[in-house]
Amino acid sequence: MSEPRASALSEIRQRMLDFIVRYKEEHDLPPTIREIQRGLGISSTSMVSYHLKALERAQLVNRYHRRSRGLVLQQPAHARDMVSVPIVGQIVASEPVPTPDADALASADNVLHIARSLVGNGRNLYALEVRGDSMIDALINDGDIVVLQRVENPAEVKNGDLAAVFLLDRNESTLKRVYREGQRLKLKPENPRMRPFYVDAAQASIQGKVMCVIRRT
Amino acid sequence: MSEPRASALSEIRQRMLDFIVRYKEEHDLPPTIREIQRGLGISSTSMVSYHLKALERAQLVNRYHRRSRGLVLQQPAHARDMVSVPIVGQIVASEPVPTPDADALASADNVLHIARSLVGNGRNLYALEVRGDSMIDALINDGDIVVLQRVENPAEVKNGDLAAVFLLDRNESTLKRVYREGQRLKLKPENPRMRPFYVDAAQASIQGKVMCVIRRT
DNA sequence: CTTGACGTAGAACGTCTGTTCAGCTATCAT
DNA sequence: ATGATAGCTGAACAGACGTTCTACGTCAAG
Repeated sequence: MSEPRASALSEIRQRMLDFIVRYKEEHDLPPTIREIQRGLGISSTSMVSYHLKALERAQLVNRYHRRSRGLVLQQPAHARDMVSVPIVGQIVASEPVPTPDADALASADNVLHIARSLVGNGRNLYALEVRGDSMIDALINDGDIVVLQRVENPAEVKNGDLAAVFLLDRNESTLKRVYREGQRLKLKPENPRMRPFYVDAAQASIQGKVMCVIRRT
Repeated sequence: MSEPRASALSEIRQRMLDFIVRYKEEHDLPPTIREIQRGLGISSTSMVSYHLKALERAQLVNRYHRRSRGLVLQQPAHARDMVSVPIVGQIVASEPVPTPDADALASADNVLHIARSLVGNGRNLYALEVRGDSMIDALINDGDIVVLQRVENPAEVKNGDLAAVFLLDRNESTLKRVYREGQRLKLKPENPRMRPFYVDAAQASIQGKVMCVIRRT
C-alpha cells in the first residue's frame, strides 16, 4: 500500500478531480455535490464537501461558495490558450516577404488558430502561405503555412534562428537559418543535404522569424 | 425602428444570449435563471424562462431541463476546438511506424495541443517525432512533428493521401503520397523534385494517414 | 492511555432554483 | 368588437443544493 502524503492526493480526491473534469467535458457544466456523490458512490454529501475543501486548499479547484455547481478547475494547461494568426499573404521567392501593417492585419480574411504552445508569447505573429516550390531547401512546399514573428530589431534574430530573408542583390526571398559572421551572413538551408552560402550583411534584409511551419494534408 | 422578424432575435433575447456568453467567460459556469434576471434587470423569472424557451427553439442554446445552471451554448466557432494529441514515439526509417494502443495513449507523457481545424474530426490521432533526416524526401526534417490518424481500414486512405507506409521488403518506414495502381502502389515523395516509385501492394503496410506536419523553430 | 488528526455517516437546515400558473396589457388581422 | 398572439407580472411550489452539526471509528504520536 502506498502511503498518502500530505502533498499527494488520496485516491478518493484524485477520483473526484477526474470526475469533475470528465463531467465538465461531457456536460460543459460543473457537477453538483450530489452528482459527485452519486457518480463516485460516496455515502454522504458531507464527505464530498469535506474533500472538496481539501482540493480547494490544495489549489486544485476554485469554488464559488454557496452557489450551485460553483466549481471551477484550475486551468489544466490546454484551456484558453489558442492564438489567432492572420494569414496575410503568400511568400514568393521573387518578392520581398510581406510584413503586414495594422491595416493588413485587420483585413485578413483568413485566420489560423493554433495552440499558443507552438509559438511562444504569440506577439506580432502573422502567417504566410507558400507558393510554388521555391522554398524547398527549407523543406517547405507549395501550400504550406509559415508562421512568422515580425522582427522589429535585427538583434531579435539570434544565430541559428530560421528567418525570412530578402536578398537585395538577387531580388529573392528565402527561408534560411541565419548566422552572423562578421560582415557576412551565413545562410544555411534547412535541408541538411544542401550547402550553406554567404551573403554580404548589407545585401540581406531579415523580415521575420519563423516560429512554426504547418503542413495540412 | 427595425421590425423584429419571426426568425430574428428580439433585443431582450439577444441581450440574454450576450449575457450568458459573458457570464460563462467570466465565471466558467453558466448563470442561473435568477442571475440572468438580475443581470439584465428583468422583472420576473418567468420572463427569463419564457425567452429561454424561445432561444431553445431557435437552437441557440441547449438546456438540461430542471437542472440548475443547465444552460449550454451552441459552440460559437472557435470555442473548445482544441484537440490533445499524444506524442507517442518517434518515427525512424528502419522501424515500423509505431501505432499506439490504449496503453501507450494513456501513458504518453508528451501531449501536443493543436487546433481542431488543422486535423478534421480529430479521431484516433497521435503524433510522432521524426528522428534523423530519413524523411527528407517528404520535406520533413529531424525534430518535426507528424500528426497521424490511425488507419484501421486501408480503404480510409484515398489516392493522393500522404501516409506512413512500412515497406516490408526494405524493412523501412517512409512518408509518401499513396496511389493504388492495380497490384502496385505508387509512392510519390512529397518533394516535387524527386521521382515516384512503385512497390508491390502486398509488400507495403499503410500504418497511418498524415493529417498535419508541424515544425517548431 | 490519551490526544489529536483524519476519514466517515447521517441527518437537518435554510436557501436557491427551475417550473408553472393565473392573470394582465398591447397589438393586429379578422 | 372579437379573437389571437406576443410580451409581461407576481406569486407559489417542490425539489435541488451547499452547508453545517453530531457522532463514530481508526491510527499514529506523545
